[in-house]
Amino acid sequence: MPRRVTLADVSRAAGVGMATVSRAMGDHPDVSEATRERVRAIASELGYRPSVAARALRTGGFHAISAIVPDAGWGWWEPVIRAAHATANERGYQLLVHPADSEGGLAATVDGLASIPTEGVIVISVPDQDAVREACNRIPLPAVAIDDTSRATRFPTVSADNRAGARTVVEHLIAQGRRSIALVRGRLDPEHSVWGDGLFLEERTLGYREALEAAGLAVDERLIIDFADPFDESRTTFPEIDRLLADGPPIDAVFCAADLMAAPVLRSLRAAGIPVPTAVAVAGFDDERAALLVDPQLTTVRQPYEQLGRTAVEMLLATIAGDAVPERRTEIPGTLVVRASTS
Amino acid sequence: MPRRVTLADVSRAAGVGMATVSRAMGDHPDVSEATRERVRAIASELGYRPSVAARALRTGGFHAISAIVPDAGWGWWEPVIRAAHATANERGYQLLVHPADSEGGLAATVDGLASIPTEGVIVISVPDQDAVREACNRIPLPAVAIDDTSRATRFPTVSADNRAGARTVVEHLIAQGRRSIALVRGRLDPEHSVWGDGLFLEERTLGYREALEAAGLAVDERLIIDFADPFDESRTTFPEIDRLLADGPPIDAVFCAADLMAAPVLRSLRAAGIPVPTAVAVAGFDDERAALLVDPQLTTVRQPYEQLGRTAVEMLLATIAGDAVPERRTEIPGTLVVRASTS
DNA sequence: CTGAAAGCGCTTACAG
DNA sequence: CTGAAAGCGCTTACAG
Repeated sequence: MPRRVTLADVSRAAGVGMATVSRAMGDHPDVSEATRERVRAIASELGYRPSVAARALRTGGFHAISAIVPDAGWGWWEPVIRAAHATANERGYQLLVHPADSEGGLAATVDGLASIPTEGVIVISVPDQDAVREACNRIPLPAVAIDDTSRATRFPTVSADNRAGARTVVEHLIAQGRRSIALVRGRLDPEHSVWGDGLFLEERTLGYREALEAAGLAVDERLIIDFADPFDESRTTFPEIDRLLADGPPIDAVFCAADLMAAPVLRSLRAAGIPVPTAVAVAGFDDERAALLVDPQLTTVRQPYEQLGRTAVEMLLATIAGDAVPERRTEIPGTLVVRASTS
Repeated sequence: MPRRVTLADVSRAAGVGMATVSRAMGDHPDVSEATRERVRAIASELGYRPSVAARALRTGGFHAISAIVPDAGWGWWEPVIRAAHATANERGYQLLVHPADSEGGLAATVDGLASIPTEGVIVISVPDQDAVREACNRIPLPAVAIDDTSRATRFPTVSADNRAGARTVVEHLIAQGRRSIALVRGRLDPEHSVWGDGLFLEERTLGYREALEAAGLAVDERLIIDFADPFDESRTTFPEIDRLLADGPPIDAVFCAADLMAAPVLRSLRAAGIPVPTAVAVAGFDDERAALLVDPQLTTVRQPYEQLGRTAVEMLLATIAGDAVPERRTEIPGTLVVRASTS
């Protein structure tokens, strides 16, 4: 490994003081044009690359925050990160993105941040709030959370308003004349699921119930179905939905508690010869990629991705600045997006 | 903003020398158990967080490399990053992930790396090799590239073997008895596309031609179709494919040069009442999420995601270590994955 | 316009 | 087992 080229090397090669080199490399005005050019040429020739660590130590000026993204293939968090990145940059901070450690989980990834020059961390979809909270305290590192996978709230948290969103989309189905609306969710194993205890599923269920009740429709519990393995994308159909279509009460709509369940649901409907949306309308929640790829494209509630990222960064920077940020959930409304699956 | 707590603060509070604090915080053996405990307790109480910058400056020990991921929603690079992350960690390096700047593009994002403590960069899907190469030289920062969006090769590059992969999947279609196989690609505007001049599309086309020729089948140029806007996922169908189905020569298979074109193609086939795969088989390339979400699930060639990430990191670390890494393409074979769309 | 010197917060020989 | 001191590579008053 070649020894690194330092300011001193450039200074020596150029025959000027280190201060002059430093000024020439930056855009400091107090250097003659000639010196600046000469120094820069020599620096470039030597392959000089200023030490970010030394500069940061001297100026206190390396400001970075981290975001840990979940180890789940479907990347709904990508627009969140993009917005967080933009917001951080506006505030003079770098955003460092870290994939969650597949074995140790979020807590292990947080531990790893001890050796990274970062001032705070945004954690996304935290299943085990206590373990992650503990890891953050250990370092110690200020943290905020995005998404509501857990009933516990050990972080200042920002999430979509899942209840209101679900209510909106079910109201939309009712407005389309649907009366027998199934709700498909997932059965979560809180021990092992990256989705924790699935608070968001519960909230979306509440929104579903509220919409039905507000319309004077009875909730038929037989129409609320929990898939055993809801978030495995490689599956083609859900046996539970096939059973409903074969033996259950007749339905004219399905609300999928997450978009990614829609692909298997739509396949089951097609296999049963049931046209969508004429006989059965289908809607989802999230507005992630799956909503555009399935056929027909999915009516859904768009998560406020940009605002999730932006708000999380703002909360985190406030925490870093020493402002007290309450450890409670901030909910941001989503938006109904109507596509061919319901109209 | 509260002043940061330093080693000196802890040293003072604990009434011991800074060296002792330093040893107690690390796992240095030469400290008494009692001192270690006491110092750690005080450090924790004070909220002491060692300065990574200072430590890095002192030990030369902060080793990080960067990866810039493209500003495209469909995240096929996610498993690549995950593998790169694991490989970097094995080698004692952090992997920093940076979303590409949406306005300035890759070159602007590379420029931003000047203020990040990173020793090298992996760039993914570089459309304009010259601009990015220049930016890397300016910093200066060793770089390697993943993906083959460009005919030019200004970086040590690793990509899938697109030609062999395409050949494999088209051979599979032929083995299924298909004789009139359409190829759908995209028309790329090299000025504006994030896909550069689309070398990968060209290579996949070559593979298609080779497979047909090897089987003694004539290439019908009318069956090679370039969509005007191939990578817009929000679209429902491609007018070009509707036209082919209505007026063109009859077909019994479609090879989509990228999985994400398959969703609109399958919709067009369904709308035309053409059953898949019985009347027309459909295959893709990449094996990204879209392959699992469309109906029927897609036969495709899986990109060697893990190896792309791993190899890129290894090439980059070799470059950093001062080994010469040739500025040419390393191609890694993909794997045929057969699903319901062809069988 | 330029340079010598102090100091950012650590770690690690070196000396006890 | 513990501490004083040097030094990592910069930037920036301060003095010319």
